[in-house]
Amino acid sequence: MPPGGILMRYSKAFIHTYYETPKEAETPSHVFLLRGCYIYPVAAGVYSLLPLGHRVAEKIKQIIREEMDAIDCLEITMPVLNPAELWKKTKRYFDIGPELFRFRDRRNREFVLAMTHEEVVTDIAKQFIKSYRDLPVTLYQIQTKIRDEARPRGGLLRVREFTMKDAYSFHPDFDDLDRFYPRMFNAYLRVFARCGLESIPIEAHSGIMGGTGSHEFMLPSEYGEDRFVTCSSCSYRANTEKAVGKKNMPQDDVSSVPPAERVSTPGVKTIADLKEFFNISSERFLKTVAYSADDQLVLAVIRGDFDISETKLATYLKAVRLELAPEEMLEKHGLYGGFLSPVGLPKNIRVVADDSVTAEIAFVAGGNEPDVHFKNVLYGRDFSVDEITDIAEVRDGDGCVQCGKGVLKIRRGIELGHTFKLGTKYTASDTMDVTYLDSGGKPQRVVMGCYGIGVERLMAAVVERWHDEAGIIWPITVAPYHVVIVPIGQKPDVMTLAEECYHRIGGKYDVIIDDRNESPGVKFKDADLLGFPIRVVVSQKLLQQGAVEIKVRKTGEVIICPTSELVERIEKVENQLLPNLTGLPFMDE
RNA sequence: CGGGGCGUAGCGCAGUCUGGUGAGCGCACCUGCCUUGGGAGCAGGGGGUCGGAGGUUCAAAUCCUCUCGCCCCGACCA
Repeated sequence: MPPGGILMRYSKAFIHTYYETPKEAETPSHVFLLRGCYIYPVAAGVYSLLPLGHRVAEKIKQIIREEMDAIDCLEITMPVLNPAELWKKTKRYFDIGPELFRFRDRRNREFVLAMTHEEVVTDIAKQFIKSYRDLPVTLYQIQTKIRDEARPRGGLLRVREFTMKDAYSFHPDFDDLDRFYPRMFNAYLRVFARCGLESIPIEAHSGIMGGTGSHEFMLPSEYGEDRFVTCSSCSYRANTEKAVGKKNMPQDDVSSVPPAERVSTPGVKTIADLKEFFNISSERFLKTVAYSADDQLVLAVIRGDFDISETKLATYLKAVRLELAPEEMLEKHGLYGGFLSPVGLPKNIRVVADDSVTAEIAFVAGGNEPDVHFKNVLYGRDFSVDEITDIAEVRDGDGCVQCGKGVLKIRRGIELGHTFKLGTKYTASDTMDVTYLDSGGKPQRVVMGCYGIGVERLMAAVVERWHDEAGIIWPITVAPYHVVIVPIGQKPDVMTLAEECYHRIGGKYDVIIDDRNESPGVKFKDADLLGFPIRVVVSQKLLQQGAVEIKVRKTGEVIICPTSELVERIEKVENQLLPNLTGLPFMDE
């Protein structure tokens, strides 16, 4: 705890709590942050942070700063307003959809509002990093990010304007990045732990960021919008966008399967229809879906008991845009929706199959003409596919590929942070082209990593993790005030003692004194709602015993403490409330 | 972008179906008195273009059309 806290009077603190839940709010963090006057909505997915919310955000930022500085990162500030030119260089101007705000200035020049800062920071690196002596270096900022999200939700959980800590590391080579990455990874674990959260690092999909490896740090929560799997017996943890499940491979006696046979199936199109029509289980069908990948037709084939992961497919195809193929595209290639199939397909059509289709069983597949299917279709005999990979959506209960014994469970979580090994995506010659001279005087390409934490989302996540029916339970490290002093009644001797306590504690802690002329119930309810970790009550009754009461919000523990020992007792409570940093799943540095 | 829900005082709501009473209730807010261990009491008071525009009607919060905003589910998503 930093020495010297601040003093605040409730009557001057701009706190206007609501007794009732605003109807727009559903998730606990949204409800309590609104009710506690921490935030105020401005537009969908756009919030003001009011004084209490601002204080919490600042405390989170300070923790982040300390951890970044501790691993030799340097803080900078980059602009939100970016020339489109820079974003065209890296092609992200074209690759990113409508979530990137684009507009023109008065001279008709194109600008964007930065959703991240790879372009700007890489431009800085290009200007100043000339020699191997300049490397490695990591720059970071805590800055506004703007994204026109399709659907903001859950209060602060997903918004369109927010504060992000984004760090960018520059390295002479991949080995150096690999050496640095665990330091950042571990710093992230410490940041979240210091904010009172036990995060679960998982293997993540790199998405449009590109790169060679990445982790997301998840807080399990039913209100989280990410899904990830955890293995019941090993350390495998991965986002469902990337997770691979072990597929069961049923087997028939292939030699006894009769030749493929044409079957008339008028109007039978879906797997559900087919199951009913043929009366066999879904794993015996081949599901074929037509996609338009950057305007090129691609057929994706998977066994009927799986679903296609469009994220995996897009990653495999390196496609920027992947959508279901429009009807006209099918017609152009002489294909029929509902009866698509890898069997008897014209050679010029690209097909990607999930490895589940190589099971040695008799399949039912589409006929590539209306109202026709084939049965007794065998992989290798009746059809084959050149491109076979994993494009299956992982399922709850799938086996673990890493250990081979465990079972994968799908969980929901809030993404607290994301670390990427970017590689040379932004330094390559066809993008920003950033090189340096090595000790032999030879030009080498700079290798990058990038690392983000959403500050407001982290604040909301803390509330999701730490609340009860009455309100927020701030971890002491991020609480807007550590201690609230509640005098009961307005009697002069009570007020005098309360003021005395206020000034004594205030030398070390952030303290707020509830100086309102309100009934005790009102003050207690507000203190609980607002979530101050330590409450000190001063009353006539206690005063006569020469005591005050300390109540711990988190545990409910009540300590009647001699007035003279107040500071010592609070220090003791504080020590119990400080987060524990041992036992985190650190990566070897 | 698809599906659903909601817009009446700062917050929560009733009134809308079936048009017509002076737009109401609770909380919050202001003034005074009083009170103080879990959302006190009494008295007085301020606050509304009923989301907006158009239409129907003698008459619209209420019926019709359009529109804007917000929330939830999904798609999408560093």
